[in-house]
Amino acid sequence: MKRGRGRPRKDPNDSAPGSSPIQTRSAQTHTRSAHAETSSAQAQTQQDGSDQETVLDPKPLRTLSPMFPSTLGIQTATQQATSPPLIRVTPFTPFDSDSSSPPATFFPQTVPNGSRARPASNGGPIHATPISSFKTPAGNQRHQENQESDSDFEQEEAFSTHTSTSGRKIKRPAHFTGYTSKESATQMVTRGSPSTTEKPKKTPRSHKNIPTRDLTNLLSPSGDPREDVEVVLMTFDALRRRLLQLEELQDKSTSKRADLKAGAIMMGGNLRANLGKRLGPVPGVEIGDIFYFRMEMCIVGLHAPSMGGIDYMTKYGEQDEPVAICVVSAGGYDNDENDPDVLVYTGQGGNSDQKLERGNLALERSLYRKNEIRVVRGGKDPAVQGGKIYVYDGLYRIQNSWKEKGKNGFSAFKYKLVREKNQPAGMSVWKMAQKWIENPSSRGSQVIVPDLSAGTENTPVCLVNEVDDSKGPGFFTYITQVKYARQVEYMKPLVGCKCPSVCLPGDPNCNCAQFNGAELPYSSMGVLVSRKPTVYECTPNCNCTVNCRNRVTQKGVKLHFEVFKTSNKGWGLRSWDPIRAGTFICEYTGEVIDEMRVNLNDDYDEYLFQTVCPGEKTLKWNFGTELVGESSGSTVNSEGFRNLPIKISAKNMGNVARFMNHSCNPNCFWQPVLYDHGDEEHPHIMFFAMKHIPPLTELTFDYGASGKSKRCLCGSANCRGFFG
DNA sequence: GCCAGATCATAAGT
DNA sequence: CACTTATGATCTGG
Repeated sequence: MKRGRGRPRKDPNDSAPGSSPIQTRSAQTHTRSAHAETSSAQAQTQQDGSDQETVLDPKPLRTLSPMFPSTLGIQTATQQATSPPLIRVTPFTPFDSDSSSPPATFFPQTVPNGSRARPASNGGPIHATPISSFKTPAGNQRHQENQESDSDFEQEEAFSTHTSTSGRKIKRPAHFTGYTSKESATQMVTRGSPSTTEKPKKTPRSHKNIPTRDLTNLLSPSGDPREDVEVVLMTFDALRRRLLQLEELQDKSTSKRADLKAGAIMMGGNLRANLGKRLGPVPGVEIGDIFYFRMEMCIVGLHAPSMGGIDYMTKYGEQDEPVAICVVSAGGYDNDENDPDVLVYTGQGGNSDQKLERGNLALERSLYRKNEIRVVRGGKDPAVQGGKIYVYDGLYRIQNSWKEKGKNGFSAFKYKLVREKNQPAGMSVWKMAQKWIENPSSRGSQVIVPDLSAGTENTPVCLVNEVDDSKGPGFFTYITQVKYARQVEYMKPLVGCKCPSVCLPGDPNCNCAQFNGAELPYSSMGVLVSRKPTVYECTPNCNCTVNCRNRVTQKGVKLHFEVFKTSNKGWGLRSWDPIRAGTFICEYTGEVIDEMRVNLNDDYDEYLFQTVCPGEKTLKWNFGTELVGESSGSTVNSEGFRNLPIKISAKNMGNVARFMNHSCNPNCFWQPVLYDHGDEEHPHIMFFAMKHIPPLTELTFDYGASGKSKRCLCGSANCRGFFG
């Protein structure tokens, strides 16, 4: 079984014996050849003055070593050369290395190559999933007709599906293919229950306007539970963002519960994964996954109650007794447990003495049954005041229970749950990353440079290596702004708006909103609602203040980044913060060059950004708009994709974006944004999160597939096998 | 201005 | 169908 992502593992026992050393050695070998002459990367000595952007004076790292206090435990280049090898004390490895990921020697596709940092030079076989071998589940599901009457749902007409010669289902807007949807609404993404019972659900009670129909045909069958879960979650959040945006346009102060509305549409449309309750792990949901709404856990089958904290089955197996299957710990209680593997959970009911019934009874029964119980732990979202994040923390078992008086004077049941051994780290990764944010020096001795940006970014960019003794990527100059060929002042200007204070949704007089299709592209929390050919942010000429919500990317990075050595793809990028889908990540900075120079350049530029059309999954990030019956515009399909002439080289100058590796199943995407000039052909290339991204998960994007292809090492279930 | 607590309308499942 | 649960957005008051 393949794991979708390289989530950090805490338990060293999780590794198959011998696998880590082999991978490490292999990586070392390649790294040395690639970086022998450039032993350090660095950027530093702030200078500047007149120039808008701070250009760093290139100097080798070793000249910097005195700058770092020894209390931080920094390993500098000069120390590295003579000091003993690093002792790896960090309790996790940056990549899965358990028994399901065999050593590199057995699987040539894990041999280092294909990263930006290192040219592909290995001639090993390609572990690719040919498109022609794409397995379609339609064979046994083709009989599933959409039982609903479609007539009242015009959105159905927007899409159709046909089977390509390779057998792969390809979705195209109907106006491109001419196919109608009637004959194609057959495939399902949900595979949680027998298809015979999978008839569309009854109309949701509370939302009369919500169409009841099977929407699952909007999704491609990936054949991989992980991707199914991701698609369901991405669709939910796209829908939620769009509903919120639409609600803001009608300024009547309605409920603003877009999460509930989106959830009802997903439920009503049967657009969910892992239908039906189950004990133990949930296919496609991994330990450490994060959720921002209770509804998200509902639609992937992790935790069924939309609000309640205890999920249980009324009977299970032979016995006619309830059994608890999942609990959500809101984290609001005083539980200052120091042991991250223990959870003291309070039973349900708070208005009177708790009774041993429903969830409480199920938990009590589970104490005696000793069954595994999934645990989701709530935590504070550092990005939003009062915000909450749920982290799936894996399987626990109830050890004991008791009754005690709560603060409210009523008696409550308490259940002590203990985490099963040998599980990947979940909440503990989250907690550790939070600690690093509060106190970066606690990151430990594997830090090579505490701030790769040398103070030019809003937050430090940590450089770490927990894999081998490589001391850093090749030399480059860290710049936070893209360098255009011409000065911005001489480029085509953008017209600003006259909004007082801040731009508001639904204001017909706001120029900036008009550029964006009469709506503001970001939510009130600053997340991007949907992909667009270009996002127009407010400009320096606008009347609105810096607090305007239409100024997001221009304010620079907000996340606590870490450039780290991957096990097999050179250097990579990840964040200490949990990241909500739609969040701005960073810009791709570098030198904007013209095509002539690219073609004249002999040695291939590993750090060249070009606007190559990405895969279907990235294009479909807009699905919320489809589900509310709108066209999502040209960005959603490859036919409508427009290449831009802009090319950015981050070879000599760049920022964290140059370390983002490719993935066929990425968690970030790029989006053209304009704010300081109006040159549509040379926009800023801004990266946003496609999905919710747990802390310390590598950030990747789809490089697309152009002429020069390199072997792909992303390891995702539907890897194309090549990129670039 | 920041927070904790109160209020409100709410959806899935029992 | 009625009931339970407690969310998440918003409001209120210290």
